[in-house]
Amino acid sequence: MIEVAITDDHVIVIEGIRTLLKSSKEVVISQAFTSIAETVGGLHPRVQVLLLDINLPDGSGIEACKDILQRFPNLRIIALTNYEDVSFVKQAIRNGAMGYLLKNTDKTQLIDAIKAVLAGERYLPKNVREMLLNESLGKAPASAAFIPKLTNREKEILGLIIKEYTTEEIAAKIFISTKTVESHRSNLIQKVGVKNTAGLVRVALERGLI
Amino acid sequence: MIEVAITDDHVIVIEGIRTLLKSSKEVVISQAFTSIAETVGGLHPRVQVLLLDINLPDGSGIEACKDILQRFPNLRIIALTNYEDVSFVKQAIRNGAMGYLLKNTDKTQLIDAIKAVLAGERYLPKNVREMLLNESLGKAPASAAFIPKLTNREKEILGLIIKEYTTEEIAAKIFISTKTVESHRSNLIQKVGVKNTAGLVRVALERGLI
DNA sequence: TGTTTCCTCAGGGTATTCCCCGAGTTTTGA
DNA sequence: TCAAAACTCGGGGAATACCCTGAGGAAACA
Repeated sequence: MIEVAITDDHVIVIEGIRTLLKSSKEVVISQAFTSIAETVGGLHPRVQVLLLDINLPDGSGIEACKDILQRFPNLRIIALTNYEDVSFVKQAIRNGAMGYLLKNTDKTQLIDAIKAVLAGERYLPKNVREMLLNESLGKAPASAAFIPKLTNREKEILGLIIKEYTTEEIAAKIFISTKTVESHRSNLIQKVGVKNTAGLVRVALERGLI
Repeated sequence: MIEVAITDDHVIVIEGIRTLLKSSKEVVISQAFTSIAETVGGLHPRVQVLLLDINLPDGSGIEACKDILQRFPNLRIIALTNYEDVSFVKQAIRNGAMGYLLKNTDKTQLIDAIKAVLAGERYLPKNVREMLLNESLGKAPASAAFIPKLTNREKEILGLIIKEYTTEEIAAKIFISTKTVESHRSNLIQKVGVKNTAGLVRVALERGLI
């Protein structure tokens, strides 16, 4: 029997999960908390998996992952949240969470996730995996077409701009006049369709123009 | 019958693929090229899918994707390569490739991929998807720690900078003085450890500070 | 109840970017 | 081979970003 704890400030969620797992012969909810402080103070060492809400009254569950894991190194944490937000997932995983579930999960998925993290595997729902993949690949195939081709010189200069070179430094580095560099900068802003260097850097990184 | 073309400078690869698909009733290799120039010049408009090698004598297949797609907007490109390199995959997809296959692929996978891209879906082998996922999840745990925490106000302003707002526009938007915005900008540059807005935007996007 | 951090704002100045104009040379490609 | 595109450079000016110093009020924290 796998002992699982849950931390969520909404009692309804706790009860929901409890009900969901009531009939399970493999998993049991042995503890429930409504805040990070409670969890850190009261978690029983026998608990193997913690379902941890992200929005808690006394702080972010994501941030708390680190601290909790420091005291309970063998614990596996599954983040539990309403938000399908890529950056949340990343942060949670980076802070040591092994899984990330949405609150509309079902019994099968919940048990699968618990078993997976207990086995040392990472567990992410399929749609979350797809979101991460999309984010990682960028949405460029369509949008890239909108950006006119940059010339080699323009790409070169754009690369240096991203590396924080000023116009003067660029000119010195590639042996051309600062006026020429200014021309290229203006053309870049024009071509890419932004209004300043910040936009230039953003679009370049987002779409991998360089 | 789906008409497929292949571009690869190794005739052996071409013949291998041809043999692999010989028995297929759905897919046929109708053209084969050994360079980008040949491909661009000779590709028949009827061809629906192009298997494109990445290393070609007259340039990179990845770069060529854009040009080829400009001339054949309805074509679907599957990159074909020996390299399991995440950045290659990303670049290929960003340049419009709909799939990325390793050369040790088998018949089933090849046909699956062709059908998928033809249906407008992206096709990546499972191990490539996993690599992307790992890369996406695992990059920042160390690097994020190097950056001092930004305050809420700083994050807010950084977000607006990335959206190309000028100091004046930011001040107007959040109802504070331009001088205050300048303070925040200076502090941001200081904290993040860069020397100008370009660096600020780059680091913010790279490490997901906002 | 202090101390620190955050947020606010200012003066005054320098550096850099951005934009307008025009124009010559070189390279590319049909 | 001829036109287009790319690369080069200039003057001059307005807008924006960046730096330094200093400082008061508010909120968070111990």
